[in-house]
Amino acid sequence: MEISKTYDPSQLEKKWYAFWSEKGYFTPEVDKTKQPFTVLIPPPNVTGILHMGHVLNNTLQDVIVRYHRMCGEPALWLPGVDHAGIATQNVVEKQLATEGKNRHQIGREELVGLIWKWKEEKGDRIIEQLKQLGCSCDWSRLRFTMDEMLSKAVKEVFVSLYNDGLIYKGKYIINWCPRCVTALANDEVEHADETGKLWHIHYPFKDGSGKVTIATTRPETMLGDVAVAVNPKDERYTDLIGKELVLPLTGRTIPIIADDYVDKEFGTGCVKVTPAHDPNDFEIGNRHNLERLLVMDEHGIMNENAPEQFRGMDRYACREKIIELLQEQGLLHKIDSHELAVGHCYRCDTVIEPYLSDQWFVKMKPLAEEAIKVVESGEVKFQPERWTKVYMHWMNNIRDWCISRQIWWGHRIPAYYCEACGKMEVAKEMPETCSECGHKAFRQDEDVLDTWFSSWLWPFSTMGWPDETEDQNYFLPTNILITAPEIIYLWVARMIMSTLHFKGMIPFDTVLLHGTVRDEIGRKMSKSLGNSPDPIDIIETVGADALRFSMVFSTPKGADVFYSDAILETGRNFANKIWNAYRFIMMNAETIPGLPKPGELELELADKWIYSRLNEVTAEARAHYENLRLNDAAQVLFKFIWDEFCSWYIELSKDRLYSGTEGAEPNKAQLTAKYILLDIMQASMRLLHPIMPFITEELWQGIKTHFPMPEDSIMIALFPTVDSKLIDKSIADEMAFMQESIVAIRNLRKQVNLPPATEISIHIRLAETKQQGLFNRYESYFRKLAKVTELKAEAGLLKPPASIAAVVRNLEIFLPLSGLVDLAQEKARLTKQLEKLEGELNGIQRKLANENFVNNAKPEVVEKEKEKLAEVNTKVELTRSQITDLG
RNA sequence: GGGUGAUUAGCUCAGUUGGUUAGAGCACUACGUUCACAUCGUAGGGGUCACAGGUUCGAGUCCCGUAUCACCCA
Repeated sequence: MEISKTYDPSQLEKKWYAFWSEKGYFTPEVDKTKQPFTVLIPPPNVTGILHMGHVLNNTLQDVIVRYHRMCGEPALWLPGVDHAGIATQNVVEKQLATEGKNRHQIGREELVGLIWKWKEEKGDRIIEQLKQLGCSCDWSRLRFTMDEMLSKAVKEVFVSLYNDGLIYKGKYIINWCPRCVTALANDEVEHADETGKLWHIHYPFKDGSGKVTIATTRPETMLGDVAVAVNPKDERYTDLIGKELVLPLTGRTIPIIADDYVDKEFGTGCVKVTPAHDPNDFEIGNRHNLERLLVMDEHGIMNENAPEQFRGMDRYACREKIIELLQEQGLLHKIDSHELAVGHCYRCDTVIEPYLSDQWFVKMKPLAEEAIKVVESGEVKFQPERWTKVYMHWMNNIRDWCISRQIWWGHRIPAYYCEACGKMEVAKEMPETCSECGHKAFRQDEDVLDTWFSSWLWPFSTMGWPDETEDQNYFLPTNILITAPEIIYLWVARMIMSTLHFKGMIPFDTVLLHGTVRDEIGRKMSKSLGNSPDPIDIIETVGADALRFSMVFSTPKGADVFYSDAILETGRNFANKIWNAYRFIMMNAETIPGLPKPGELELELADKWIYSRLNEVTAEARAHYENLRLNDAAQVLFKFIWDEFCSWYIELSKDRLYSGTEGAEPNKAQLTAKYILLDIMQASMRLLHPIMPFITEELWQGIKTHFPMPEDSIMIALFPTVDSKLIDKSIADEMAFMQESIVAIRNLRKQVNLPPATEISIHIRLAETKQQGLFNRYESYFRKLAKVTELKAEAGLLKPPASIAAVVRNLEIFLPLSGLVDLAQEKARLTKQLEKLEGELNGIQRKLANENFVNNAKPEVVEKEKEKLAEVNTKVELTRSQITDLG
């Protein structure tokens, strides 16, 4: 079989994904005797296309789910998408606009129909992309927040909370997007620091006795002013409280009132009060019983409450006009520049307008209480832990949640108004008869619910609630939620509240918050900046495995990732490295027929060492996967496979693989090497599978043709377990001794610029007789890895003339040179080494001379220092004598 | 204005309870295409761990302050 020289993921990934899918591996088997492992996907937006944030989020989830599945737990990764009210409606409305139509022309029913059609046609794009990434979700359980099952849960919850007095309708100032023509929740508003202006405007007294000057950042709202407020403690203005002002441009009379809210230091200390257009003013208005004068309509256009000359003007046009007129009238005092945070719609970036309207709210305080307790008690844990504070802070200052949206796509609020008497009934279905007047016609509330009002039910609505289902009994509470910190409030906290309230249990016990994917210069990746690469392009060029590995490798737990093409190379190169190790192993496995039984193996140092390392690495990898330190898992496996298995073990196996005679039966050494190569490789693939699912499956299946394994797929193969009997410290130490010696020889070669192919002889002055056996036995290692064709290792050996030297532990290694040694250069090199060693020695001696250290430090630490002292001392002495020898 | 976090090699970052003279990837230097891999190999250079104090026998790690930056909330 020909194996290509470089790894080509393109066909391979599709093939294996289809294989897993056909075999049904994504769907867990419910086994009551086993603890399941469940993860809920943070549902991507149905209009969404995969971006780097999704890649990170879903890779982490898949790694964890695959790990647990390989540990034999029934693993469910429950997938789904949300209906993204505003975003989805926008997409279809834009389409309509290209046909010159708007939603009002076609009506609610038709628009909703069009959106469903769009969803059926285009809505599974992100799902397909998640599959390309390798996500092992149970697609047979794919959910959508607008599905009948989930809609049923939404209605049930709304009615139940309403009946409990936890949902109410009221007039409030809310964040309003005049472009989307809907209310936005606080968290849907993004604040951006901007340099705006602070206009200082004179408001004259009614009695003509002068004026006060107010400062505002939004002069157009003055048309809705109903008062001017000052701080009661502000001595400048105490006398003015109660006086009346003429509101410029309107001729209306407004009073000066006193309110603690006013900051004496800000602006002039006089604040215009516009209850219908500012949340703080709304509060002031409530305290002083002021009128709420709404001067804009829902599109941000000045309405009939504004003086005639402004009606029909856009809010910004109106602002300009007002400034112009004030200037003409000499009422504009001055304009300062002013830094302020401006709220923008998170969907369309339009500047939001605080706006007075009828909205529906959820009372959050009662729900928050339990949700605070479960985090305080540690039943629900945030990782990294610092996010707990963020959660607590929000929960302790929680405000009511505005859940109504003035759009058409979403769950329509189940409130019905009697056509005759207007009586409101909240019910799952439209009532038949009005309880008040007996009339039989109702109209449903026009508003729909915030999309989060369906996602906050995600843990149980996706499992069939309010019906009793087996899934709820088996899979709830789930194990871990993996998401971004931005949605702790929006989603995580609310899921905890809803699940406690409706199911009486926590939704998950661990919340892993990961960082943001940024570009090379630290900017958040975003569509508007255009700084985000398309993950699908990446997958098509280097493969999903390389992308996944690179992301995991460079994303420490909870930290941001700085993505650049450079980090991608790590994964791509690693995939290629593994591929070639496999290629090498397979080429030999094919030419050496037969496979010994484990008992027939003839193990030598390198073999015992690699098994010892494999088991240590297995223990480490398990711990890292368990502790969600996935970058450490990636790091450990990368180093083991590349630096130990490939760089040392494979190299050392070659002598044995090539030790056979042509035509003859393979010898034991050959068979042993073959067996171990296959075995270590297959185990490595299992260890790595959660991170790089595709290539590991491909290679594992290939290995299986020579090395029988019971499972049909690596995906459901057992994750390696640790055999601690095979972890052998003395073997590790002997091997390390060989490696250090080989590295020292390579270093000597490099000192005199010997080409890698040049063969050399090496003389080693041993310090202990027991070293003799080791060096004689593994002479071949030196031949293979340092091109040493003659190795003389003896105690009391004399330094060859014209040679350069190195010290390893208590040995001296000499490389005889055919020509003259550059004495000066050699002396300089050794002196540099000596200085370093002496520095180290001093440090240790100082420590050990310090009584406080010896008395206070842990005994094992002191012991370690003593051992080090002896070691370094030997090295120092040997190096010194080598310098002396140079004369 | 309040809160949270960051500051370690040229770049991007690890460094879990304080205990080797601080590690990785990329970049860099030198040599190299012998039959797994140049998406490679071997060897190497490179850091007063932001600054200033403190606790401790011992601080990148704990505490206080300063500076710069980032994010969240108002």
